[in-house]
Amino acid sequence: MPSKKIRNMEEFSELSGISRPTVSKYFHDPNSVRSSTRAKIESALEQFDYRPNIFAMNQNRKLTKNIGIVVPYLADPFFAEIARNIEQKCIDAGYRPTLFSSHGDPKLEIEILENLRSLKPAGVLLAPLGRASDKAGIERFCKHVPTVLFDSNIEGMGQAFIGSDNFSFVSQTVEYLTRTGESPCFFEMKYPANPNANKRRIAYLDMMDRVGLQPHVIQIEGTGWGFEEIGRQGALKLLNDGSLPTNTVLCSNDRLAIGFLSACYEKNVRVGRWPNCDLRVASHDDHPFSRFTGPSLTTAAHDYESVSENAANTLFQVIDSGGKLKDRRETVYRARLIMRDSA
Amino acid sequence: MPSKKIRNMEEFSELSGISRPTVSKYFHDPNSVRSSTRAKIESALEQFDYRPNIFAMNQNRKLTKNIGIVVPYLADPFFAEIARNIEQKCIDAGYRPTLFSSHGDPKLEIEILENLRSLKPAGVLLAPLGRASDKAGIERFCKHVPTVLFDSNIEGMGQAFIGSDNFSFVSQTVEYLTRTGESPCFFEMKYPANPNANKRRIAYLDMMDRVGLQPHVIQIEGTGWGFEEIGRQGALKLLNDGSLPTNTVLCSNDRLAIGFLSACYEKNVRVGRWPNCDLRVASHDDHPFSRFTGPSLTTAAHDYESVSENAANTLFQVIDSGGKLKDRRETVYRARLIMRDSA
DNA sequence: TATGATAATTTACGCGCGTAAAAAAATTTA
DNA sequence: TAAATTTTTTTACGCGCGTAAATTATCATA
Repeated sequence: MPSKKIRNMEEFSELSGISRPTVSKYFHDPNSVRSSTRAKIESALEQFDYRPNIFAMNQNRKLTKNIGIVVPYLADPFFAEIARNIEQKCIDAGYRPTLFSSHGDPKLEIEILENLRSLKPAGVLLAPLGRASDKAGIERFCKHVPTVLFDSNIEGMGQAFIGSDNFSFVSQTVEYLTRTGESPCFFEMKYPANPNANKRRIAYLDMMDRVGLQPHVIQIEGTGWGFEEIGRQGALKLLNDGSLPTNTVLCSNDRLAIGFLSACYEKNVRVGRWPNCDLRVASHDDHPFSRFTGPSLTTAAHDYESVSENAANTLFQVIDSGGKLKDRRETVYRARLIMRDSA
Repeated sequence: MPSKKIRNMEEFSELSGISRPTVSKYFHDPNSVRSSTRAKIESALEQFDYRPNIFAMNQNRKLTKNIGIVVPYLADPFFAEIARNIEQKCIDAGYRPTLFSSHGDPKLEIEILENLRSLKPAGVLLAPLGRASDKAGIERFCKHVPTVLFDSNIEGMGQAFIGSDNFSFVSQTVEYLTRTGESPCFFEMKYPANPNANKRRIAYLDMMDRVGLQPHVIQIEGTGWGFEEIGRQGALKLLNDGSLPTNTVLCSNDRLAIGFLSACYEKNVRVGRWPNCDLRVASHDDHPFSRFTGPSLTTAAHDYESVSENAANTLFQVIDSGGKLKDRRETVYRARLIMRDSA
């Protein structure tokens, strides 16, 4: 069991009885060698616990097995969750994922990508900051590294985009809200960090138009990624002014809604879907915390699993086909309405 | 500006007019060369945009500039935040941090550490899972790689531990609660994942003893890292049974408290520090979301900044002194009481 | 300006593995 | 069983850089 320490592939190949080039081939792709030799190598592997030197390996390989996963803001559990999903899928496919967060900073986003290049990644899964992103910088990066975007789309960038169908989020929440009470106003940031926000506003306007109702879009001040606080401040202002146009608020995303609910609590505004309540609040994303707000948040959930699976698989395809796809592919998944207590 | 592509350090050294070994030395530590040559290299660097090949670099160096940061559960924004802090400090010090999450799984924790070894890291900053951790596995790892623990201590493991003083958390919350109302019962998981929980219970018992009050420890069922849901279920049970011994609840940590508050909201139990309230709830950690709960959560805050700074600096020291410290160092920082509306 | 100390250059080798080419062996097919 | 095919082995080189040793150049000090 302890057995002497193995220094390199040379030594290991001797112990396994297989020549070094073949062993090397095995580590590149276990299926590329005859099953009998594969068995020999793997039995030796169990016996001697050798792992090829990563640095020496990647130095000469044109393509490493590294995959970069870049999310805009890891302190948002939504991204932490989806990153975990994707990470696992990469590992299962035999890649070595590394996780990065842009922390809401476009400069850092580009810096991460540039650093990533020196890791010679086989591919990158990128959830861009969105509006704030340095698009030229990202485009430059995408020229050199196979990249699949997820969560936020940037027109034409990368080999594919996988995300959620914003219209499907908003259509479901709007329909539900109008069906069960007063029509909703739309609560969002004036300058949203994320491009999905714009699509959601448009979807809201579209839906209200369809059902022939008057739309009200409320755009609040505030920049950055502290959405909860921004939502809270925006809500406090509205509640103090008494300037809410309807008794139903549809927030662009859950983090704003969490802030909104916090303000309501403070101002003693009863939120919920019951008759004795002052206000209904709904939202989009099904943030991990949205079931623990007071009241629990009615929202529309991403199809996490499909998004992460498709994003990862698409990247694998891109990699396997040499880094390029015939046409850029865009896939979006429908939302699922989650009816809780807030609306 | 565009200038021809530089293939390797050889080429770059010619362009910069400095010999390759000296350039190599520069990249290892810019201060190790004369300032005049440093200037020459750096001006060439601006002109030609060359970066040494990471893999070739790390292959031969006894010590890389890699640092691993391992947290138990990245979907917890608390860890996301502290990881970000530490990450930045590593970068500032010229290291290349890589972030990993054990996702609450001891097997994964060990797997991460073992994979980490093949990156030949200069050091590792590890927030262990705690109780569930495979201690033998971690110990084995620490023998080979300079490791500093943070957040959760495991007796004797690693070169140092930097965390928070659990007694200081509990003493402040207990003192505040007893000073302003009924004495608190202590709400925690029966089998907490994190060793800090035990220290907090002991501190609670100690404090109650000091002030001569009857302690009540409530231990709820549930395992894993879904603390909010566990806290919620535990609270629902208590509220349904009407078995709360006092009108003041001190939760072991904020995530349990978030679940607790959510249950209170659902059961129409008014939580807060005002006379018309049924219950007071306080907690520990100052979780990023604790200011947005309904009501906002009275809690005790970690000294994030000091913990991350000291943890990082300690690791740098360990690395600089060849991987070992004379004696294992334990440092804990005091908490700060954050008085909000829940108690 | 000479002196010693410090830093840069020259030369050379090695790290662990990828990979190409030619030869040999094992396997499949006829 | 021979021929055709696939796989493995042998041999050899190169990747980009770390690093050691001997030499030479540069600097600070007197």
